[in-house]
Amino acid sequence: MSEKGYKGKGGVLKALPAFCDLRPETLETLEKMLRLVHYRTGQVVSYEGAQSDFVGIVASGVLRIQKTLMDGRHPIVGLLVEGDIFGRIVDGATDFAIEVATDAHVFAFPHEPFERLLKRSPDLDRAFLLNVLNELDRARDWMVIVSNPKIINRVAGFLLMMCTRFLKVDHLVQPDHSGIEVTIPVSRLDLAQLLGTWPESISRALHALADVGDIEIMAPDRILIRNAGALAAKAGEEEGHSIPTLNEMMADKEPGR
Amino acid sequence: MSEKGYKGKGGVLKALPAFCDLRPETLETLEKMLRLVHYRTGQVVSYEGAQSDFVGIVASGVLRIQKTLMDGRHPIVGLLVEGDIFGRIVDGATDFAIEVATDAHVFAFPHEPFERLLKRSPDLDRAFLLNVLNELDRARDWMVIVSNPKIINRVAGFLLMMCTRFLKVDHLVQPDHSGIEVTIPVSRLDLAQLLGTWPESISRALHALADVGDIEIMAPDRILIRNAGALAAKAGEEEGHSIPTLNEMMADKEPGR
DNA sequence: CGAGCCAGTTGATTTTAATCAATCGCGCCA
DNA sequence: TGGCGCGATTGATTAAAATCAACTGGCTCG
Repeated sequence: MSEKGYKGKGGVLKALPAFCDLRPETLETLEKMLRLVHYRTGQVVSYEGAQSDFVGIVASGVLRIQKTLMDGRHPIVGLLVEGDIFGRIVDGATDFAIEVATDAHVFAFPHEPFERLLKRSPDLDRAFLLNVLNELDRARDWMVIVSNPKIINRVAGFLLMMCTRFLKVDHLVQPDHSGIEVTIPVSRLDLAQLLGTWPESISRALHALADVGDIEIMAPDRILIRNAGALAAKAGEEEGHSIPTLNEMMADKEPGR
Repeated sequence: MSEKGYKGKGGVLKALPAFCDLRPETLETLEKMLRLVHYRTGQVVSYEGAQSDFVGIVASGVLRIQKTLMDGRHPIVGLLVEGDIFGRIVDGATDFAIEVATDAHVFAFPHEPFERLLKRSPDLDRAFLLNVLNELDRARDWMVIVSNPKIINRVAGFLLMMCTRFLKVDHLVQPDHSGIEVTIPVSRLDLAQLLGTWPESISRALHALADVGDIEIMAPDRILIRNAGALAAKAGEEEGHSIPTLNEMMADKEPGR
């Protein structure tokens, strides 16, 4: 991992949703203690069971939260993208490792100063708590997807999750004249382990969805969603809100390019 | 739901792991605002998408955290037992419902006073954050179990999870001369939806585990674990720590009855 | 006290997914 | 530029799980 001092040019943190409501003083202190760290695909950011020595916010790229099991599986329990906070503060070790899915930049805050700031800045404390609460809801959203008995339904749910959750990350989700193009930032094997199956089944499920016209496979890792409604029906859509929501969200993004 | 005022006899909260480190003043304030609420099996504590008007701690019984989908499934994403905190503070609504699995008592703290106390009591704030962080790790533990491709392995993981996570709840986990007896606090259908399958498959998996002698089915909802090691191997045991840990934990409990 | 109900289980059958094996396509490096 | 290696896909086969249906035993309620 390459690391270098980072002189906050003011506002790098302000742009992150998690921190946008912080007081200027808090932001300034944060920017002073921050270091920009660069990781390459495949690197381990934080080991399972290890005490991490910093709190990080993803500036770019994608990280995997995962566990390593003795049967050789390494299930992924979440993905971290731009703006996501990670690193178990407060009491140290967590039982999950963090590894790099695609080259990433991370704003790193050393554990000690961050903790101190957290204790004397109610606004940061609140933002951090809010972030963890959101993260908890998201973890449970993953569970809803994975608890789907059929693989094809899990894949449908996954693709929708990519749309809604990673909408904010430009290069991962692109609205298009004919649909929404999402980039899958992990390998087939990783995706399989995330969805509780094997790469072959993922491949077959994707191609089955393509056969009925719900999606189009532009490349193994680039999927064009043609019929979000059909996907939602397969994923087992939530009661209440529906696909119009997704369309509205997409409308906010500049189409094309 | 029945509700009654609760005059803290001092120390009811002190006994809860989540709150045991709080300052006496904080505990006292908490006990003053607390109400003891009783729920019956099947009742809804908090609706999906609804703003909950209180923060609760489970005093007894078991609650389900779940979602309702349009295809009729209602996946369970977590269980709440004695000492677990729930209720989305801070910014309101969460997308999960909370329903009662077995008759439960809950200490309820009205939203407003709790929030105020949270803001001026760093110890409570810290305890609450810690609790949410733990809850996040547990949610991810569930995912690891559910992401297991084979049902029998998921069931094995579930049983172990019951042992380790619900050890603190006497009536749910009982060490025994010949093994560990766990009580499954949800119906087969619920369990199936939690593990991403159907009741028939759960039944078959349990009886398959019984056939090889890993467990003994005392009653549909009472399982005697005879070979935790074998279960762990099937569940895909984590690298590093192993079953001895579980045995040590069990040793702390008074055996029998 | 007996009928009916319901959760759980078991059985038979079909569908789906895991598994093993082979091929394809693309980027990399010699 | 021509292998080489790796990830993804496809095919064939076996194993597992979903599905449909029937049965059981405990419990409730009339």
